[in-house]
Amino acid sequence: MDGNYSMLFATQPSSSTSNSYHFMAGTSSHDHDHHVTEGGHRSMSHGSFLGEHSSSKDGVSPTELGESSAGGGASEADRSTGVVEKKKGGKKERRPRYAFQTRSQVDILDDGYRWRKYGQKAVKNNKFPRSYYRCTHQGCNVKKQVQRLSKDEGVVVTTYEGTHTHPIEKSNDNFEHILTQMQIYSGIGGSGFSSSPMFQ
DNA sequence: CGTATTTGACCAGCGC
DNA sequence: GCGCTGGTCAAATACG
Repeated sequence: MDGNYSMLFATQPSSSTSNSYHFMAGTSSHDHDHHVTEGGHRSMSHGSFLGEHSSSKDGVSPTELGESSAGGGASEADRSTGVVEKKKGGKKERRPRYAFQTRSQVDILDDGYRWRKYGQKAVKNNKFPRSYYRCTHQGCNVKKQVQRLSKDEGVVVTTYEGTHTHPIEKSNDNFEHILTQMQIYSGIGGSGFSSSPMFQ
């Protein structure tokens, strides 16, 4: 009903931590059901994943996580013979993670980048599955995952991993277009929100 | 025909 | 050591 959107917004310049979890916290406004307050204490009390996962688990290659592909389904040949490259040689590269908590009915928040869905897994404590997206760009290994709160289906958590190294493909030149999109997502036609590439 | 999405299988890390 | 969970890839499929 309310066309406003709640979204966490808070960037912490603390890049010293290995697992820099930049959490954004910024509420929209007069939301009585403060599910998502800037404090966000209760919002993440669900213990889903925003709070803090257990281990760093930087399984992905710190340098190039796109070409290594030494994660799960390595090629059969690799499996049989063995891995050729090695990851995580002791180097803990920081992978900034930006968590976006948005209030929208659609999980496809168009931020101007092209994302290719590469996986979907069901999350415990959540009846809704989590979608894994990856930026379709050579060299741009930015990942994004979208999860919906089982408690509030209207709340969608988008976690961005990595940083884009290329301009947006979309023609954001057309502000009107963006506005229209925002309107569509904002409440004129439904609820939602379009995040802008403020974090390049 | 090319691209994006779907779905199952697989692997690595962690807990017990 | 085994089992669980989360995360990713890869083949097949759907869609324009």
